[in-house]
Amino acid sequence: MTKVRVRYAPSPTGPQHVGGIRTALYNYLFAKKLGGDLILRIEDTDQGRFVEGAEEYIVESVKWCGFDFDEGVHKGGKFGPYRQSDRKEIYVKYANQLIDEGKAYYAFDSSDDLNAKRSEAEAEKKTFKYDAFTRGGMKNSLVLSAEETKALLEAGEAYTVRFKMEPDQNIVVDDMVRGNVSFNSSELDDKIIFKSDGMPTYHLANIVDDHLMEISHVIRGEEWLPSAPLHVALYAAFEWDSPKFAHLPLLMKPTGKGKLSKRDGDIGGFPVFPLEWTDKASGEVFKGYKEEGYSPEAFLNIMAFLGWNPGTEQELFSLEELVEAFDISRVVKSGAKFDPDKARWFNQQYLWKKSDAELAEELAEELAKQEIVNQVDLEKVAAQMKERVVFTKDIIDAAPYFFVSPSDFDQKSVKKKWKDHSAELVNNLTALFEDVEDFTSLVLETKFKAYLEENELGFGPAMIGLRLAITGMGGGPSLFEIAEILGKEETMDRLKTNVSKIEAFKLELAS
RNA sequence: GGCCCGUUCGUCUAGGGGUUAGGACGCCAGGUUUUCAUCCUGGAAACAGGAGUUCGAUUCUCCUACGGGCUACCA
Repeated sequence: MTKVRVRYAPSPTGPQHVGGIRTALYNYLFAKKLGGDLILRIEDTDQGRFVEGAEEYIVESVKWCGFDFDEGVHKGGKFGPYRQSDRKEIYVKYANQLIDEGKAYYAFDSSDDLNAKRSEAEAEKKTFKYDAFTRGGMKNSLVLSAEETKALLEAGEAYTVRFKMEPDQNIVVDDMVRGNVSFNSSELDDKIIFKSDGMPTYHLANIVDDHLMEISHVIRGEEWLPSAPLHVALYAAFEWDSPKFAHLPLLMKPTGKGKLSKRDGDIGGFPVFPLEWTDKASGEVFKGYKEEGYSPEAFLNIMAFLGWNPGTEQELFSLEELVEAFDISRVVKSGAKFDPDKARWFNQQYLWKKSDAELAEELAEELAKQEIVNQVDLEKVAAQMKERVVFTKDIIDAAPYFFVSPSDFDQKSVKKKWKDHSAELVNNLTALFEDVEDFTSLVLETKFKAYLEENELGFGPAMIGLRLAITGMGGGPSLFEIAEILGKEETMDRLKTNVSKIEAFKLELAS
């Protein structure tokens, strides 16, 4: 069996959205599962749409996800160059071969001519198609004499090269996820394979490169399925073996209709890009999963499961496990809508797998970013908070009291739980804690419980007052743990100063 | 319009001629918990519709509907 070689071949027209990343991922998984290579090829044959930085963005995104290409524009390889704009002469050669063999022809029709034909057809509620039935009425080398054609060419007349699609043929695309898909070639038109600007179109460049780069399998989005018969016909015209195809289901907008597109930038509160991207022209910033706080492992897992599943109940997969489990025949056929809730759940699963030290490091970075001064043991904070957050940065919002004394207090709790005797109770407990030398969760809790028992008081009601005074909030991790993390000085300080604030707030609420 | 692809809980999906149609997310209820979260238990929730084939169709076939893609000198 020949070596498995697959490629991811994006067009550098902007940042790759999640659909593109998923395509790259599936290519990678497919290749690695079979011991093959993944190639990155840049399809920049449309010079007008080239966007600065798009190429680098792809490489960076994939690297962030934790994998890489084996060959490509960023690292070279035996089959280079890997940028189509650097391969111009190659395409000219192959286009000429097809012309010489009578399988393609020069077309001199101007855009205006073509548009006129189209509107003419439209008036009759038809669609103009440049094909076996109409090409005879157009201005091309099939109609013109050899001398006329030569004269036009020598005069520098603009021309394109069209592939001569033979009618009445059944073209079958053997697709690894969809099975055989057949097309009647009479439905197809004579596609332009070489543009008047001296560049090939996608179709020519794509199959020439796939052949020259010895690509064994073409795994791409479903939007390419309609042009697959053209590609099959092109391979046949060159008498080359066609690679095997797999057309992946599209990723759909989570709300509304249609496939996910770059313009969706940040639809329904979730990003469609792996990494943040700033559009240089408009200055518009598109959010990225990385910047939103997703871990690469979670993101990768999410991508893998949009359109594929292992057939078991396991949902959490590392990259290595994905390689092991991946099977292209298990790719689903229908388009998938992205579920932000499920994405959050995935991230949470990976967050829980992280050690407290790891989380503490991330938390420190986040605090620095937000310019928050920290004086506590972040590992302990992470240990207490990890089960209540989805993203590391959530810890700061969920428990600001670890970093700053509360300035306001949870209205609902104060209203419902702060009673007339609460202030006195908290003050008594404050006095009690004043004597504690070894200010640990265990000691504090023991003291607290003993006090309650002595005075025949309930655990809950007493606790809420303390919690309000120390954290300002109605919920959170064990209060004694919080006190230990904060330390005696800070805890006592809050207990002493915040009771009167709560009292004042309570009064304010009553009026 | 034409061609092509698709359609199982709200979402991602498993399954496949005879199943109580399974799981996950989310949602709801109960339990645990000082609170919140976690955790545990339970619950609601789906085979687009119609014909046909068959003893039997969610599964196979056809039609319809709906969704999607393509229909450029864009990829």
